[in-house]
Amino acid sequence: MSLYIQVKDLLLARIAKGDWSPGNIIPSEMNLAHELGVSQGTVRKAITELVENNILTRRQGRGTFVSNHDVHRALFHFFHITDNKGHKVLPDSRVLSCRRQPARRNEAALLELPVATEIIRIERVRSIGAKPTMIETITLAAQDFADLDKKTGIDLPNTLYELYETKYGITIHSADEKLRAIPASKHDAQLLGLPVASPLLEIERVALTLDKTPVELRISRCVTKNHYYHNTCF
Amino acid sequence: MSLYIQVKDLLLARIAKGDWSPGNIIPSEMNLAHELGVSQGTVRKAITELVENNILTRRQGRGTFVSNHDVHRALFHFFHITDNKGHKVLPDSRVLSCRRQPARRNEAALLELPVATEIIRIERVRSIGAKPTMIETITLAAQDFADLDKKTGIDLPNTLYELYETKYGITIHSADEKLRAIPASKHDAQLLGLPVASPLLEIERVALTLDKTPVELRISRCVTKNHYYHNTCF
DNA sequence: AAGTGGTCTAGACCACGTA
DNA sequence: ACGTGGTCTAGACCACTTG
Repeated sequence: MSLYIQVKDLLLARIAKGDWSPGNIIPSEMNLAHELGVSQGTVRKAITELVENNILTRRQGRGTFVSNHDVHRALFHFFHITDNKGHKVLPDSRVLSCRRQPARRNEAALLELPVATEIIRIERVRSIGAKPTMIETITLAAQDFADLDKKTGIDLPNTLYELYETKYGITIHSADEKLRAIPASKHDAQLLGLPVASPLLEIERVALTLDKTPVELRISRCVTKNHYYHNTCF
Repeated sequence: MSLYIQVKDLLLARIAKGDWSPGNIIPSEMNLAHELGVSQGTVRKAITELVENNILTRRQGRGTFVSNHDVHRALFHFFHITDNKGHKVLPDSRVLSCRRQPARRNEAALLELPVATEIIRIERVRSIGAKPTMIETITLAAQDFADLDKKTGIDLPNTLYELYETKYGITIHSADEKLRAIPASKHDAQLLGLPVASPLLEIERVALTLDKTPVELRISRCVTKNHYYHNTCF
C-alpha cells in the first residue's frame, strides 16, 4: 500500500477512535509529517482525500478540522425532498410514539442485529406549512441510544442526526436509500388526510457511520403532490 | 485564478471543442507542461480534478484519455433501478412510437427551448425478464438529433446515451432527477398489466451535457413491486 | 510576527504497458 | 528499452487568520 493511503487510514482510525472529535482541530500538516516521518506532501495528499470524503475540513490560515455533521450537512446530504420549484424545505415534526420493542426480522437484518434485539421505534408525522406530508418510522438499536425513549416529544429535535452526534457520539456519514411507490394504508391515509390507496413515495433509508455500521433504519412515506424527491447524478 | 484552474479550463475547452474526442488519448503530462510553460505537478493537479469529474481517465503506463461514457457508465451513473437484492438489471426495451412533434410548454421549459420548437418524442416500454416494468417517454430537440426519428424500432438501441455520443457527438455528463408517486393511468395500466390507479414511481430526468445544456427529458413510470430506485448518499 | 493551509516547482524513483 | 502515469520528497512563495 502506498504511503499516503497508510497515513489516511491512520488518521481515519484516530478520528473513529475519538482522539480527535467533530469540530476540533487536528495537528498541522507539518506536525503530522514530522511525527509520522513523511513529507508534508504525503500528509497533504492523505488529508485531501479525507476532505473529499467530507470527513475533514480545511480552513486556510487556521488549520484542519474534523467535520461537523450539522443541520446544514444533514439537510444537504440526506434530505432530498424539495418543493416544486426545487427548493429544500425542512418540515416540522410531531412525534406520535417512541417505544422500546423487540426488532422485527427485516429490521434486525437491515441493522445487522440479532433477531428480537431490543430497539427503539419512533413514529412521527412531518408537516410542511401545516400540511402533513410524510410519515416516518425510525428504528434504532436501543443499546446505542440509552434513554432516548425517555425523552418527551418536545425533547426530540426535528433533526435527529445532530442529536445522535452530540448526545451519543454517533456520526452519520452516509446513507443507503431504496425508493418505491406504494398505496396508502388506512392508517397512512388518515394521518395524511388522503383517500386510502393514494400513491405514496416510500423511502427506506439505512444510515451508516464512518465504518459502514448501520445505525438507523428510517422508513418515510411521502405525499408527492406538491413535493419531489430530488437527485442529481454525475 | 490559480494556475492549475487555468490549465483545467483550457483542457476542458479543448475537450468541449472536440480537439480531443471521447476514447482518444491526450498529450502526456510532461508534453502539456512544456507546451503550457508550467510544471508537471500543475498539469497533474488540473488533470486530477478532471478525472474526479469523470471527464478524463488515467491508465498507468499508457496515458490519459477522454472518458468514454459507455454502457457501463450510463448503467452505473444514470440507472438506479435495482432488483430486491440490490443488483442492477438492464431492462430490454420495445419502442411504441417515435415521432416529430411541437414541444409542449413544460417540455420546452425543461429543455430550455422556445415554445413549440420541433422535438422528437420516443415512447417505449421496458421489460425485466419479459415482465413490462417501465414506460418511458423521451423528448429530444429535433435539431440536435437529425434523422433519429427515421430509425426503426430495432435501430434504436437499448442504451440511448451511447447513441447520442457516437452518432451525434453529444455526451451526457450529468442528470437531474425528480421522483414522485403517481397513480397509473388507463394507458399505463394496460401496458404494464396492472389495475388502473396502481401506484407507480415516476422519474422525471433532465440529462445535461458537460456545459450544463439540457439535452434530453425522460419521464419513466416504473412498477416498484419487485424493484427499487436505489440511491447512496455521502 | 508567526503559523496555517494553498499553490507551484523540480527532481527522484517506482509500476505498468508497449514495442 | 522507453514512455507513461503513480508516488514521494524538499523547498519556495502566497493568502489568510490569529495573537
